[in-house]
Amino acid sequence: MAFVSGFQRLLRHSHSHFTSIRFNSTLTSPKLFVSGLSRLTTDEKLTEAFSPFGQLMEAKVIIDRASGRSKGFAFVSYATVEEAEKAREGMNAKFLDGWVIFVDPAKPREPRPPPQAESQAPQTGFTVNKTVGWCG
DNA sequence: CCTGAGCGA
Repeated sequence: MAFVSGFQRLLRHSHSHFTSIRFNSTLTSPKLFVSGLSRLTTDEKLTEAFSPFGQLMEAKVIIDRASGRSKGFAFVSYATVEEAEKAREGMNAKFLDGWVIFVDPAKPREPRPPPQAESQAPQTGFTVNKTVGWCG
């Protein structure tokens, strides 16, 4: 059952994945998004599968806190981009616990605020007091 | 218990 679903996913996503690997084989971040996991796959199993490719900084299966079960995807990050590259080449579209997993670059979790906020220092009450002093 | 596109308990 699980194998059939894995193959269906593999066929569905084969276009975008294999073409993106062929034409864009360079990662910009050592963070990887792993999807297609078995719901039984844990951090331990993920670490076992991804540790041969480099120094793991993080290998975390995302757990749904309502059910306490895996959501079926995970985040894996390495010390360097090169290691993440090897892991992606070595683990993408491979079997893990009976499911075909997909390894892609991860998006940044928090949208970064534009760096214009740093240029203007947040002066609060003192600015108002100076202005009042100018009046008197 | 079961589930199958996706981007963080």
